[in-house]
Amino acid sequence: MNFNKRTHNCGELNLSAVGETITLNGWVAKKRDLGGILFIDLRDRYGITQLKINPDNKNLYDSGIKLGNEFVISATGKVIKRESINKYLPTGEIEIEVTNFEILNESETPPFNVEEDVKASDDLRLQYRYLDMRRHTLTDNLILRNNVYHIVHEYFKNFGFLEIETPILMKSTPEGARDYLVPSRVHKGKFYALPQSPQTYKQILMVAGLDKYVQICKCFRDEDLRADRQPEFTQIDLEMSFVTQEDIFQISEGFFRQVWKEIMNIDIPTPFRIMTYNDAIQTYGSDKPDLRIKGEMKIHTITESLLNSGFKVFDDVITSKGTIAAIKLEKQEVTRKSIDGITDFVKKLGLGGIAYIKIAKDGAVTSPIQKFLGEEKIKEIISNLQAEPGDTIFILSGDTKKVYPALGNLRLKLAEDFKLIDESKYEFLWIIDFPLFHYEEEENRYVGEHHIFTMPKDEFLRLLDSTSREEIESIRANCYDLVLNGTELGSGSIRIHKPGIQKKVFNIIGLTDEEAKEKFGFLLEAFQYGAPPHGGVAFGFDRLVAILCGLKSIRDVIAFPKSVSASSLMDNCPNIVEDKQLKELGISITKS
RNA sequence: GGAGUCGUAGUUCAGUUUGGUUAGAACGCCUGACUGUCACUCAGGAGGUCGCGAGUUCGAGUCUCGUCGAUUCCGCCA
Repeated sequence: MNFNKRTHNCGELNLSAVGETITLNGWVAKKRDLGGILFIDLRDRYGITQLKINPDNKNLYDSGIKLGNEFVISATGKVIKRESINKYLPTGEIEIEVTNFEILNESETPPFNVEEDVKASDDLRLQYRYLDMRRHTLTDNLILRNNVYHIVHEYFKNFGFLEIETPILMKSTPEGARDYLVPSRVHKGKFYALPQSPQTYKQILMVAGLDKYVQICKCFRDEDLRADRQPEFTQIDLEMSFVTQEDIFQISEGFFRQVWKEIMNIDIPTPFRIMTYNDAIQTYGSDKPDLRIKGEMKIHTITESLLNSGFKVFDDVITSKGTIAAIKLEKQEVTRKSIDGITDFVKKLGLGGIAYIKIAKDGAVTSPIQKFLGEEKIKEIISNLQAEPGDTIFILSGDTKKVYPALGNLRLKLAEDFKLIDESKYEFLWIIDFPLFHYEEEENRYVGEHHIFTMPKDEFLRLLDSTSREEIESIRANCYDLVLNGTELGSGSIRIHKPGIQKKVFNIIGLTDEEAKEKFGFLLEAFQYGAPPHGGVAFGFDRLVAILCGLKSIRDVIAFPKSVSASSLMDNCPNIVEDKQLKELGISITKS
């Protein structure tokens, strides 16, 4: 098809081009027909330029008014200075006096208006994703994403990293998330799995001596979705040999420095803060604390000062080795209604209820537990938390494993309800010293807290032979999470590189030697041929880009995201397949 | 797997509390008028399986149950 090709794009023309004859290709974004004069906003990825059609040319005008939104046209004309400029448009000082145009393609009336402030619902936008992506807000996200790709390639290349592709069809492994399975035609009844991460491959690359590996890779996990979780997502995956945790931190921090410098023009301070897992839980009730909250709202453990308080609820908690802890909300109007809301909130988290101490502006103290604890204890708590008039203290008591996370959640809720989050901040934080295992009551066994290739810290190695639950759960791992503004942005560890240690870990999680050999034999075998000490980390690419775009959901930084039930609404997948295909695979569908 | 919210014109919503005449508005679409708009303006018009299926009722957009889809949270996500 022959057509007049563009000489410029729709975002670049300005006063300096006045007088030139140019051609633009693009989509009709908006038509304004004033009867004697016709204005058309022409849109492409780069911007919008106004076309003007005069009625002097009757034929041109008559065909111009027939244009509909989203028609694709090629328009040729002269760049002229506008009579009335539009200061909101980069091209707002000029317009194109059209001498001729051709329709390259017509468009049906779109199901929703393509406009920046889109009004259509999420599912409609997903169904017509190609229309949604004509909006600059979405295009800009994808452009920013592309810029981050380039920083990854460039930054890691400069440090001698090799980008190496790893297989998408791999072996299904136990542990961790549910695998997406792919049936094999050649080997009927056998299955590949899509990678949850290229974990074993990158470790094998280290054994091979490739030394520094990085990859922007797709990962797949068949678990339920959230706003920041898709069934397929992208990671920046890296691994290095002959390194310690500090080396991984350094290379990672440099990367984020460069991203923030190039994308946001912000110098983020390095090194990042480091906090142990235990501190994070006990101080913020979370292993991914948001440090942007005004006044910090740290959790204070007050179990000690409430020994023998005489208040049955607290005494019982202390007898059963539970925890009493509190947070302080500074200088906020706390109403009866908001206390009720908070009570409902903690009940949903499995706590019986919440106690509070409210200090009025005049210093008067109200608390439903004052009559049980007495004035002295209340004063002690107030001074413990350094609370002042106008503040409110919330106190939770119960099972230690519930109290801290509940207070952590309450902290986030209060921060949101009372708008205490400083959105301008970027608070990076490493969390270290995670437990290596935790006991899964339902399955009656230990499971890896991070993943099962994580090296225990040296001083805990001897406990791998222990049979005591307390000792095994006390083992700390050489692993680390990167947290940014309350989001887990990445996770990594120094890996086990000795087959003996790896076997012990497999045994603790309940894999027999035979099963370990069957599932991970190749890795154990590789470790027998001179595996170097190695470690790495993987960062959530979608989450990173979402944060840079100021978005909470990762959906709008992905060109073709899935809905919350893991469907693609545009192409209607997943879907049934031909019987013939199933037959070839030896698969029959059972009715549940 | 569990809980919440939502589903009405092409789109975004109102109407559902308390069942009752012909289901409304805005944007979009169609027709006409208009020579400096940029949310153009003005006049007129078309457009509805109230997600789907049962039930209650003389009567259901409205009440009940089921189901499908979207979305948020819990479980889950090494």
